[in-house]
Amino acid sequence: MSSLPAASRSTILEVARDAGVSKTSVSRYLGGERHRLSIAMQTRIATAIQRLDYRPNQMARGLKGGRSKLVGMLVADIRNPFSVAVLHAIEQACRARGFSLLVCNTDNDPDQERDHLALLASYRVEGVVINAAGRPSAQLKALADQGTPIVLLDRSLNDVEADAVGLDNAGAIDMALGHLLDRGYRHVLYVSEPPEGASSRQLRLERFRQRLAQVPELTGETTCLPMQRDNDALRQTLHGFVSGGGPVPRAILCANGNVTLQVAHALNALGVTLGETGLLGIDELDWCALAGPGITTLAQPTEAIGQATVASLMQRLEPTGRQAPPRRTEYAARLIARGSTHR
Amino acid sequence: MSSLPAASRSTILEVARDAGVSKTSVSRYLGGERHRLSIAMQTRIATAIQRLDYRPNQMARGLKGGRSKLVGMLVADIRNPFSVAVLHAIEQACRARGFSLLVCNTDNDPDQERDHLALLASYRVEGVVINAAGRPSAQLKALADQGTPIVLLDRSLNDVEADAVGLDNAGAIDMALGHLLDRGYRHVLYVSEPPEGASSRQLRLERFRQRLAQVPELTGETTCLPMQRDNDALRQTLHGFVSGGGPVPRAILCANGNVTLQVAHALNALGVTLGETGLLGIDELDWCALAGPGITTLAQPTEAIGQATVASLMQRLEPTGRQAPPRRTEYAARLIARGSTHR
DNA sequence: ACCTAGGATGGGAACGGTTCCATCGACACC
DNA sequence: GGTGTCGATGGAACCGTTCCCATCCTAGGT
Repeated sequence: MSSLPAASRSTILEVARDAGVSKTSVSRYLGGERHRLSIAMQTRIATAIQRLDYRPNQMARGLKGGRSKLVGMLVADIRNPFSVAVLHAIEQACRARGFSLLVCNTDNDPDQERDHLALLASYRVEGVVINAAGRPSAQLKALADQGTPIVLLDRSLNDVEADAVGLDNAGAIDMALGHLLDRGYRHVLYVSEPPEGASSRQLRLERFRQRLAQVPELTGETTCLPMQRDNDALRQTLHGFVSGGGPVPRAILCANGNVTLQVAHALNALGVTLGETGLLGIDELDWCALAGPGITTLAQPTEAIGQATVASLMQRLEPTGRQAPPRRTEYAARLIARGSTHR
Repeated sequence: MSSLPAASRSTILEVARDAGVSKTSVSRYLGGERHRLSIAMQTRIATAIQRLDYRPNQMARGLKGGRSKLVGMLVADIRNPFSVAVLHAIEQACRARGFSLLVCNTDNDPDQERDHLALLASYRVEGVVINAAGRPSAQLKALADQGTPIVLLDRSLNDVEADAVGLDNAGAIDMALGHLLDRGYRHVLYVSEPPEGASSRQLRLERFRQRLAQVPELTGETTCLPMQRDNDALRQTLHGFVSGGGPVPRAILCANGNVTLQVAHALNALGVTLGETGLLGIDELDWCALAGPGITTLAQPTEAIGQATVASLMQRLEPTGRQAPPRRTEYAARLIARGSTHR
């Protein structure tokens, strides 16, 4: 039974004793107030820290000053490459500023969202980035009242005051339709996941309908379907669309990356030739160049979105930025033309 | 200047006062010792908690008992769909057991890995899942000595004693080569990322070479290249391989999903017909059915891997399981045959 | 009726930091 | 030379929990 006493981590007090100083001084040394300490003391503390391999306990730190150095992030779907790309940028940006990211995946489930939000609160995160699945206004309001800055990512919530960062959705739809018209397509099917609870989906859908009404040479339809794999409903809809109509060139516009994937699967199963039937997807994916003649996409600037998100958050964390009115940051999409929109 | 006093979160003491009991009792109520309290007290506490919307401060909790209820996870590459799938399963499993997951992405950078490991330690995580990029033996050893259970995911580290979970790599290579031989391919190019620092890559490569020596009707080559986009070196290698040789059917075996993606891009650029030249990739990806005639893959059981990982961790967290010898859990791959291995 | 076992409850120390405030020289200024 | 100031340092309270231990009350045994 010679179990080592599990050499528990050393504390600031042990460091202080080892260096022959008070723990206040060690705390100052660590807290970026070194200029207030004599050189001699600094070196003694540094030595002691090194010798004991001391690492401050963030839990204890968070307790007193409320500085947990934690940012919480709620992701609606961690398996969505777009979300991951943004998450990646956000994590980098947080780390660069000395924050860690507590990531929670909600699987688009409002219940999980509520739970996770409560969880983040209990870890006293200093800020929250939320890619909302539902309308967690109560929890969010509680957090906001408590003074925690919140940034809405990609999806807005109109019943909560907070900064928002995302794509210029209307602009993206315009860009997509502009490109399709350029390429000679005149009848467009817009395919989306159900837009309830995801503002960006709503905005895109709305804009699509609006343009349909505004642009005379353009006709179209919309369909909203949940996107699982082996989607019979989708296959039938697409079959109807592709085989219907006369000589007017037809194209499909996919509202996001997940839709693009499922539509590509369905079209593949139907034996549709891409290009002849146009296909354009919002969100760039790794493999879009590989499917048939390549799928034309609208890439979102994920890096910029992530950085802007963290920048917003950090600004709110400053004492000066707290009270500023909510701000929405929008980025333009970038068109990547490929064979799927070449007749 | 009518700023609300930022209704700071209520504390256990406030709840106690509101309910007219001591904080000890409230603590007991929350800590799963309700059976020790009278019914009357239980209801009073419950009411107070509800009224004040009380939520225990996990920071303070973690401080006293050392129960942070946090599990740390180091991911070598968050943008790898395989990692994300496993991460997803792990998060679910942790949550089901009342733990939260602190995810750190290391971008395959040993420096970031070291930093992040130290970070996790400072949050007093109760366990660590690590998909190692380098050989962080020092930090890992420190953690282990401190009594923190560790599980190695996908990649082992032979200089550290810990449980490991991953694919049966040798079996997967055997399965892949068996399939390729079945389909009549006789000369195989094995493409991998540089195997240094990733044991699974080493094992697969080694096994491939071994089989080459063992199986008379099989010949082959290996190449290890870093996989960025627009990979000229890769394109040239593949060009040489595809155009070289005589009538012997040739196939390419990709060591992981990332390689599959880059190889598919390169072959696409070269105008190679899949099937004629065989292609088989380890790791199933969303789009593998869509590229040309479909790419044959070996799927890893990500869900099972994630669950086994957390199961291992939780077992170590039990007082009884601490001392058990390290255990390695391996899962078999599942073949998904598609057109890329059909001549 | 007395003693006691045991259940219900509360008081207070401890966890590992941060931070306010006090102390103590040394130095400069008048 | 007194004294005000400033830099360097330490003491101790506090953050929100958990948990050990003390206290009180009631019921059961003799």
